[in-house]
Amino acid sequence: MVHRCCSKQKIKRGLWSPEEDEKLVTYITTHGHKSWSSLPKFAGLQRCGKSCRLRWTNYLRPDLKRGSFTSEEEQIIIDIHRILGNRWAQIAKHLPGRTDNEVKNFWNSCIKKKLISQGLDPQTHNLLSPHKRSSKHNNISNIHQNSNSIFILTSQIPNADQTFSSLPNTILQTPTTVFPKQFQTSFNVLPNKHLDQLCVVEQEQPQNISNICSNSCIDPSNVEMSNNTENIIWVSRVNDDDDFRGSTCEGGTQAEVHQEKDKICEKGNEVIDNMGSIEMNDGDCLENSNFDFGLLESVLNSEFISHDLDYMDELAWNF
DNA sequence: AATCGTCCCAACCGCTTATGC
DNA sequence: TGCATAAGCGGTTGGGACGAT
Repeated sequence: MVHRCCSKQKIKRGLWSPEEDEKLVTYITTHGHKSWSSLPKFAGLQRCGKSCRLRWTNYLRPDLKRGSFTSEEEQIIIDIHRILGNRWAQIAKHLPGRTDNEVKNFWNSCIKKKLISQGLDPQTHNLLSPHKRSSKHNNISNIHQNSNSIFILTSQIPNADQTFSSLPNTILQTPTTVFPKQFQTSFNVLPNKHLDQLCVVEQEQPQNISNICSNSCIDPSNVEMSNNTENIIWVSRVNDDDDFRGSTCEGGTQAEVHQEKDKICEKGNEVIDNMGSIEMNDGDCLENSNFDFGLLESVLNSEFISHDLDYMDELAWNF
């Protein structure tokens, strides 16, 4: 197909020569790129405008980061892909210096294979083998076997409503990223490497935990409830073998991001410490709770879990 | 050394969305 | 409002690099 912008020109295709690169860079640094369609003519290039634009954005732009992806970048891609799917341009926005094309290629050549080798469906991020999904005999650890982080689910965060109410219905309804609607104004999801418990705080509904264990086969001895509020449940420890992997957010250095995360984690710990907890026996305090652990399981299985609130907010608002 | 197969990535294709008139 | 054009985007392809045989 010949692009409309260059249908009347004799255009060259294929790999760019160093001379062509130089012409393009020289022209753009001098004149900018207001109109890609007319740029080749003025720059003395026998390329179509579209080809020039792609060459510039994917390869010649001075702010591009060259070289292989870091493990941190890889984790960011996986995390965002879990939420957004193949929206490479959106994903690339969270990786300064990387292009959508680069992210896409990296995904197709490396990450995809890695996930498959780990037994994960690269599209859904769920386990490939169907029998693993029988929740009746899973415990939290099994459900969460592919997650390396400790998480706190809490609604004690300002603007939590905004965060989740802004998620589009498509996300809420997509099986691969199941995020129960009941949660959208109730919870925020934060990582917490300091906690050795998964903490679920529900704001509005009194707890009715009677169905929790039966529905999700969670060991009741691993469930604790705070003694001064009816709306907190602690769930058993999840894997914390690996270091928490950071993510970036625009406008802040990695150090600042980590600092912010630590603050949030500390805040979460304080809230929990202040609330205290009481031990629960099998079927004891659970009886009066209506908290739906099936929903929790959905969240965990969907692994719709972000690495910090700013990051989540940013994602949510950027849809 | 030659051939083959695989991997990776730059570039292309074609559809969608944005913009200007 | 409707049309034409430009730009954005995701999927796909082609070919060079490289390792295995």
